[in-house]
Amino acid sequence: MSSQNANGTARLPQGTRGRQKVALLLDTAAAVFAEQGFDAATMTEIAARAGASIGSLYQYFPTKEQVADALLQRFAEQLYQRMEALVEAAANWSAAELLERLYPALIQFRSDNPAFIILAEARSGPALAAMQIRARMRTYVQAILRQQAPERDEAELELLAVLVLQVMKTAAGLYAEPDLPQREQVLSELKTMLQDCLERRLYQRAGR
Amino acid sequence: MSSQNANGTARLPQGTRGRQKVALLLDTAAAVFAEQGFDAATMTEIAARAGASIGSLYQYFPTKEQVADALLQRFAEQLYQRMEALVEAAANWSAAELLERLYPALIQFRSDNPAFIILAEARSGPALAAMQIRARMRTYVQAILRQQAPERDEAELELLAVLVLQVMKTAAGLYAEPDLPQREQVLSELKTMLQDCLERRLYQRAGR
DNA sequence: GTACTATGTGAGGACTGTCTCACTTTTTGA
DNA sequence: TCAAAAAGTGAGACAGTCCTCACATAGTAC
Repeated sequence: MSSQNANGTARLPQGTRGRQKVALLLDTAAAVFAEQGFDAATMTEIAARAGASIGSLYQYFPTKEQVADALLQRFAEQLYQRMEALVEAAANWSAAELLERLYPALIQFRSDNPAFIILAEARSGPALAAMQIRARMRTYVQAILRQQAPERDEAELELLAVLVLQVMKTAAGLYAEPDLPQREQVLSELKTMLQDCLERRLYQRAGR
Repeated sequence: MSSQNANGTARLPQGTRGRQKVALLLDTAAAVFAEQGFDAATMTEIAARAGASIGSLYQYFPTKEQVADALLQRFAEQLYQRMEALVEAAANWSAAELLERLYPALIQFRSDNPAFIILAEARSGPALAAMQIRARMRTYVQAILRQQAPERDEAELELLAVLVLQVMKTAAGLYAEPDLPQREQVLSELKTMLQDCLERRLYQRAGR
C-alpha cells in the first residue's frame, strides 16, 4: 500500500546540469544498494552521499522503487550494448572461443556492478523488469548460437541458450560465496562441462 | 546498531506447552518469511497469525533476527538428518543412482521449505550460519562420493562435492524462475552433464 | 538588470515497525 | 486448596523512514 505522489511525476532533467545530477544520484544509489541491499538502503543516505538534499533526490525519483527501476534500466542498457557487440564479433568463433569470451564478460559485468544482481533478484514481487532482462539476454545468446549452427531449430537453440545463461549465473554466484574452496578449479570444470555439452549438441548429432 | 533487550534473554520454554508454542511460532514465521521475505516480514504479523500476542512472541525471541536464526537452525537440522540417511544408503549406489536421489531430495527440501533459502541467502551481512550449513553439506556429499571412490584423494572429492552442490543449487533455482522456457529439458541436460563429469572423474582417470 | 524557469533545500507530517513493561491468566505441585 | 512459577497480554514509548511543501537559490533569455 502507499503510493503517495500519486501522479508519479518525476521531473525529468532539462539541461546538462540536471542530467549530470541524475547520473550522480544513480551512481550513488548503486553504491548504497550494493552495500546495504534494497530494503536497508535509505533515500536519506543516498541523497546525503551524493551531496544532495532529500528534496532534490525526490524531484527526480518520487519513490525508492523508481530509483531502483531507473538504475536497473541503466544497467540493462549497458549489458545489452556489450551483448550486441558480442553477437557481432561472435560470427566466426568456435564454441570454445565463445565461452572464453562470454564467461569473463558476464562475470566481469556482475562484479563491476554488484548492485545489478541485488536489484534484479533481491526485489520483492514478480520483478517484471528482471524477467524482461533475462528474456532479452536469452535472445542474445540464442543469436550467438544460431550463428554457430544455423541449421539447428530454434527450440534446441533456446534450450542451449537457457542452459548457457544458467551456468553463467552459477559461475558468477561462485564469486559471491566467500569461503568456497577450490573456486578456480570448480569454475574451470563448470566451463569444461558446458563446452562439451555445446560441442556435442551444436556440431555433432547433426541429423538428430 | 540496536540491541535492546541487552541481555538477549530469551525465555526458553520449560514445559511441553512452551515448546509447542515455540514450534507454532516458528512454523508461522516460516510462512511469513516465505511470503514476504525477511525484511518485509513483521513481528506483529507473525504473532498475530500464530494467534499469539506480540509480547508472547518476544518472550521467546527477543529479536526478529533471533526468530530467523532459530528457524534456520531448525531447517538445518532437518536437512542434516536427511543427508545422514542418504550417506548411509548411498554405500552401494552408482553415480547415476546417486544423482537420481540427491537431485529430488535437495530440490524437494527447498520447495517444501521456501523460507529456508530466503533466510539462508537473503539475510544481510556475512551470514555466518549459512556458511556453516554449506560447509557441512559439503562434507556430506564428500562422504557419499568417498564411498564411491575411496582411492581418490580428498582434494578431488571436495572439488566434486562443491561442483555437485553448486549444480544442485542451480537446478533448484530453475524452479524459482517463473517464466523459464523448457525447464524440464534444461534440468535433465544439467543432470546429464553432471553425471558425465562424475563418471569421468570418479571412475576413469584412475592413475592421475 | 530583469523576468522567468530550472534546480535545490530541509524541517516536519504521517506512518510503520520494533520492543518494553506492568499486569493478568494459566499451570504446576505440595 | 493455595501459593509460586510459567506463560500470556496489549497499550504505547521510541526510533526510523518515506515523502511533501513552502520557500530559496542558480541559471538563462531578453
